[in-house]
Order: sequence, then C-alpha cells, then structure tokens
Amino acid sequence: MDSPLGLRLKSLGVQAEDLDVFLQAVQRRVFVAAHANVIREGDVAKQVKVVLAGTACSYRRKEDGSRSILSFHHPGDFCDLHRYVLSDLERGIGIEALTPCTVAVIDYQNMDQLLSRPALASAFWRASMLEVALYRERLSSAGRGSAIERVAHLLCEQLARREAVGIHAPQLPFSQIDIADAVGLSVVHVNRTIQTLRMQNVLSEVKRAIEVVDRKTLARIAKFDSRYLDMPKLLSKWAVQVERAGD
Amino acid sequence: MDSPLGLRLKSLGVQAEDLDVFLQAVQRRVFVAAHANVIREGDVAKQVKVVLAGTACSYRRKEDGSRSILSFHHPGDFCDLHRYVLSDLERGIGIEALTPCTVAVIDYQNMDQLLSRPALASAFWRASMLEVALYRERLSSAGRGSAIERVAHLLCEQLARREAVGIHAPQLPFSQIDIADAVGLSVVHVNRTIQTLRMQNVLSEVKRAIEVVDRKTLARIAKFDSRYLDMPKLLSKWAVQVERAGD
DNA sequence: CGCCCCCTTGAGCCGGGTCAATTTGGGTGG
DNA sequence: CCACCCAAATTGACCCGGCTCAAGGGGGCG
Repeated sequence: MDSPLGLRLKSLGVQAEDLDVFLQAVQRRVFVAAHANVIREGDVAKQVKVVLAGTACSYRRKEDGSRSILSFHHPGDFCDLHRYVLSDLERGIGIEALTPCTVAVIDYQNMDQLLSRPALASAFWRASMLEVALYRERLSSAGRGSAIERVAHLLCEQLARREAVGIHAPQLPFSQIDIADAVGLSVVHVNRTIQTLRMQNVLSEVKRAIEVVDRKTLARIAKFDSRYLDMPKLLSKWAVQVERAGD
Repeated sequence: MDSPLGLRLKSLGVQAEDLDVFLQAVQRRVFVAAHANVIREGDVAKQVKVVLAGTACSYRRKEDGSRSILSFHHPGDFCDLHRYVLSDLERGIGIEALTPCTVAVIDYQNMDQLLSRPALASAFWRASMLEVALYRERLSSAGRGSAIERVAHLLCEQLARREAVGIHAPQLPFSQIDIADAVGLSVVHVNRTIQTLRMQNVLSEVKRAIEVVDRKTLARIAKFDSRYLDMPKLLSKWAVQVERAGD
C-alpha cells in the first residue's frame, strides 16, 4: 500500500491488521473542487475528513474579513480531528481546497470504533503530537524571523511533509495570497520576497507557480531543521512500543 | 482532590480509579529553584515531568543565543510529553523554572503502564489536542496583530489556563524579558507596551510585577476568545464518550 | 555595601504595511 | 478564433510600528 495515506499511517506506526481496518474505514469519498470549502466555518460536523489527494488549508476569518491560514493539509492528513476530540471547540475554522481534492469521510461513530484499537488510538495521539511540533516550529519561525526566512520556512515545511507521503514534486500549489495569509505578511511583501528568492535561483522563474529549485539554499535561508518531521527517527522508540502492545 | 493536577485531569475527563492510578504515579517529586533548568536543552530524558506547583517555560535557543519561549507550564501541565511520544524529536528544547517549582517525575516505564488504561490514553490525547489549539490560537495572534494585542493575548491565555487549574490570582510570574521572548518582541518594546496597559489601568502600577486589574478590557484588546480553553464545554461530547468506554 | 539583573527612557533607522495603479494570463461566451 | 473578465501578480510611493543602540535608575541578594 503506497498511497499517501498508507505511507502516513505506516509512518505513524500503524501496521498489518490495524492498517487494513483503517483503510476500510475510508472507503467513502467526496470530491471537492478547487477553491471550494471542504468544511464551512461554523458548520457542525458529524464526520472526520481525511485528504486523500490534493491540497487544502484550514483558515480562520478575522473580524476584518482577512483570512489567516492556520495550516495546510496534504494527502494523508486529517482535516478536523480536533473537532472530533474537542467538540465545540474550533467552530470558526474553515477548510478550503486549494486544488481539486479527494476527501475521505469517516463518521464519528466509525471513529469511535477505530479508536477502540489501541494501535490506532496511539497513532492518532502521535499524529497530534506531530502537529504540536509543527506549530511549535512555525511559531519560532513566525514569531521572530525576517520575511524571507518565514516564507522559506513555510515552503521547506510543506515540501518535507509532502515528501513524507511520497510526493516529491518541487512545485507547491499555493498562490502568493495563500502564502501571505499563512505567514502573516502582506501580499505585496510576499511578492517581493518571492522575487528575491527567484533572483537567487532558489525558486524557478516559472510565473504563477511556486517551484523550488534549490532546496538546500532554501533550507539554509529558513534555518530549517527537518528533524522534527523525520518520522523514521521519531519512531525509533515506538517500533518497540508498538510490538510490545501487540504481545 | 482539588490540587491543580487533579483539576486538570478531571477536566480532561479522567475519573475515579483512573484518577487514583495516575495520582499514585506522581508521588516522586523534585524541587527546582527559580531560574534553574527543569530539563537542560539536549538532555536525554527517561522520565516525563509534570508541574505540580510553580511556573515554568519551555524555550529554544537560537544560534544567535537569543531565547524564544515556546510555551508556559502551569501546575497540572506536562512539560515534555512530546519527548516521550516522539523520542528524539525536540532535542534542543529546554525547560526552565520561572518560579520555584515542584515537579513530579514519571519514568517512561511507568508511563507505558498508565497508557494501557484507555481512559488515560485518551485523556492524554485530548491534552495534546488542547495544546494544538493553544498553538493555533497563539499563531493567529502572533502572526498578525500589534504588539499590544500580542502581549494582551498572552496574558489572557495564561490567566485562563491558570484559572482552569484553580489559580485565580491576578498576578503572573513573568518578567518583561520572559514576555518579550514569548511573543517575539524586543524587551524595550514590551516595556513600552506594558506601560501603555498600565496607563489604561489594565495592569496595576505595581512595579516589577504583572498584575492584571481589568480583565475585561485586556480580553477586548487581545480579541481573546476563551472558548478554546473552556474544558467543560469541550468535554460535552466526551462525557458521553467516556461513559461508553466504561461500559 | 556593592553588584547584577531587570526595568526605563530617548533617538534614529528600517523592514514591512498600506494604498493605488497596472500587467498578466487563463478561462469563457460569442 | 477573438474580445472580454477576473483573479493573481507586480510595481511604485510613502508611512509607521517596532527594532537597535546607548545610557541611566532601582531593588534585592550575597
């Protein structure tokens, strides 16, 4: 099983029967057009959604109407586990497809069953911890750091996360507006920043697209340390853990 | 059991026997002096640490030597669950006591046992989700937002989290340096910001202390929406969930 | 009693924001 | 195939919040 979701689950330490059970649960699918909402802000959800293909983002709208992007969702990512776990919390967060997306739908009732399997429950926990790590990392990059550093960091993170699920293309499906909303800079300045990166031959000159040419330099600019996404290493401990649980 | 940790666990939905079992596990304690390290950056840990009393913060040191504070830990908070879950990840994060702290120590081996109880495992998951929510909230406040908004948001969050574990004092044990490192502003500007808040009678004039006088105005300035910390509401779903699991 | 850490204050600079046009393409109906 | 429309990308001018550098105050603790 080499689908992004399969890779993702394996990287979280889900194996054999548990993997099958989970993959059974994501048979029901929905297709979402680019720029459409996967979940509208304020919706009450009764299912958990998982991105199978395409790229989405979760965002919040501020009172002044501006959008802040909280995170991107690549294939294999859960969109709204937080709603399932913390119910009412997180109303006000919407999810939008950036490209056409295929999304799997899991009823809460079904989730309950999945969670009764310890291996899956702990995998979900690990996924949440990883999300914490992402935010933590983003915070230290976004809090301080120049514009170029922030943008570079964002791109590095997304590339790394996509690679983790087998997507090695150097293009990222973001508009400059998306990037601006994600890193908290103005569109104008994001534009200038990207031009700088293009001039340094870090991004390609291809217009209307974000294509990373020089990954190494990008990482240097971003001060990006990919260790925090390196699942194999992260699981060094859990390989043991999981086996023990299977005894 | 009204200790902060007890309150915390209850608010995560831990009840009865599970509660007792957990509280048994935190009998071993360590005292840490103010400004000492609870965990040194780069240390390899073999235990999980839980703050029982006092306030700590986790931080990362940048190459230029500056400190960024990633989060504060109040009584009832785990300090380094992430290390337990994601092993090697998160080397480079240190934890420092801001005030004298009492810290409980749980061996990894012991954690494994605790996690074999589904109610505790899911409580930990919920705690991680809550942490995600904290970071998410912080990100949208820190990303954009003026200095005064960011500082106010930080203070609101900390007050709310302390209240959740029964600490209602309006004073927060942070130096202005701590605040600067946490919100990503210069100390100088944090100072000016705090003076502004004092002039508006939001903070008291008491020097060398952060004492919130006008909570309501502070929240308005911060655009702080405490729902994301409102555990009772968050658990509306889990109250059912937990009982079902106990069947 | 003196040192050191934190808090203050002042001056000047600059990264990034805002406002406002303009260009570029891709998609679309005719 | 062509004229048109709209969202995204660009560019230029100007402004300001927050940073840096630098120099004092205190107050607590050894």
